[in-house]
Amino acid sequence: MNKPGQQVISRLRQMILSGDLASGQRLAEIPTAEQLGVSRTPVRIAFRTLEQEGLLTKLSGRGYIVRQVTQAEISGSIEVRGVLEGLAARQAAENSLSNEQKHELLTLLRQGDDLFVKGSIDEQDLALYHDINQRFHQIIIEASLNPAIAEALSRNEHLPFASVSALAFDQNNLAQEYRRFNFAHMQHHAVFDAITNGQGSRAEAIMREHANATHGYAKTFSKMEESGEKMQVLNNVNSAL
Amino acid sequence: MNKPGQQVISRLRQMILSGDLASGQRLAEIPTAEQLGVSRTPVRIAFRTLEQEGLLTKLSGRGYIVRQVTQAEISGSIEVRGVLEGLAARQAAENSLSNEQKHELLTLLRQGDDLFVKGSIDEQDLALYHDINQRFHQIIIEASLNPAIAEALSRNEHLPFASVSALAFDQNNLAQEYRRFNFAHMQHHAVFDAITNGQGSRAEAIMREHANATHGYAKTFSKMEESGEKMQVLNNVNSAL
DNA sequence: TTTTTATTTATTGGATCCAATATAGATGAA
DNA sequence: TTCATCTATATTGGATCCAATAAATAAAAA
Repeated sequence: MNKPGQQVISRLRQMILSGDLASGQRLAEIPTAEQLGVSRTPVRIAFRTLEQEGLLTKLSGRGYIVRQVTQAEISGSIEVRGVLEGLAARQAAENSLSNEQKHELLTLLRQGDDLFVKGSIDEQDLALYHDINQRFHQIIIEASLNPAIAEALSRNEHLPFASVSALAFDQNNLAQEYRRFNFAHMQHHAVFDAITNGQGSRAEAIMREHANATHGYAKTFSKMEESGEKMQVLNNVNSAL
Repeated sequence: MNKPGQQVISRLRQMILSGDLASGQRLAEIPTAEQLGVSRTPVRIAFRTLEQEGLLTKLSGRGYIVRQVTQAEISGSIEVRGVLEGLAARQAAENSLSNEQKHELLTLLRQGDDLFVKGSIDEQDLALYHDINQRFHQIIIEASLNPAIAEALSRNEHLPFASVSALAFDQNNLAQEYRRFNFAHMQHHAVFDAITNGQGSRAEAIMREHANATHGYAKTFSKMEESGEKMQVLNNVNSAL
């Protein structure tokens, strides 16, 4: 099913998002093609695609570099995510959820409850909650019945910083992360409550606030990148925490 | 300055946005390349670029078609534009405008005032107001100091329906259009007032409402497209009316 | 020593060839 | 007549060649 050309794009995207290709690193067509074992053609297309996704920056005549982002850009991107996911929550409330959607969201909320009754959190819990979180947001975006939201998010979603800010966590401070994730889970409950009660404005406000909760990580991420450190990252996500 | 490859993309984009290539029309690489007088390579890249911009839809094994959009998609896209431009207005208010920005916005508002004291409108006025409007929105987006907003908008902005809905007007009902544009102009005044007074929330609310004013055109556009008609279009714009 | 200019080199962009693939049409059997 | 299968054709995807271009470097003049 997977076409080789798409694989080149995916592989490069993965290498960027995972940090294997550091921010600012230069990429030329010929060495990249040799490294991936393909010709220049698919690499050329991949570079252009990734440039459009905002992962690469073109240097005229000297190939591409992995896009470098400032802390201000990270924060701005989080704000954009906030209004888009807020709109999704509003429209989901206005359209009402299907029974299946309502049921799956309830199941996800219950799984989260089980996680947080323990009073502490480890890396495995984080990975699990990451999946729960991702699915929770995905359902609401789908329930908005507005494909333009997903389209607009898909741009942000691929940005390395957005990805990182959404799923990064400080493994040296699990107690703090427990509080953060627990609070996020309570916000999920509140969003669900607002949506199922048809309170579009309230759902929008809570969801926007929820997305903005990752702002602190923009700062942390920038600092770590300056010092060459890498944040702990679970994998790629498509939604704010 | 213009590279030939970029020209192929621009030309195709223009043909789509102007309606020369009708919605749903099929495009293959070889005929398109011959028609444009280039080889398949730049056309291939252009097709992929335009697909990512949302202008083309890929048919596996049979090339591309000019993307077809439903009325619901148009409305959804207007909502997305609304929250993004609303966010821009809020952040512009929070950051405060530069003196240059404030001055240019005032000049634009005054030009609009001059237009609407006449009490009626013709096509030339519409073209002029279109430019004023576009620049007005552009300045606010710049003043937000949030490049992610422009990035997110640039996706929507290229969609044929978004473009049409933003700048279309009914040339058979100029009296109605006069009222609509006049009201939009008053909203511009209100947005400017809120921004310069540092009222971020108010600026956001007005701007969002302002963007949503184009909703009626989604319906009109869909109807006209069904019947094969083309709406009167000034040229491409990058902002809501 | 500094600045300008010329030359080399690295790198992308376009054209074309060949291979892979999917669709459409034709042919045959039920 | 209808369905399945096979074949032919249209079309994209990848590889490679050549040309254009921009950057880096070397050389020469001020």
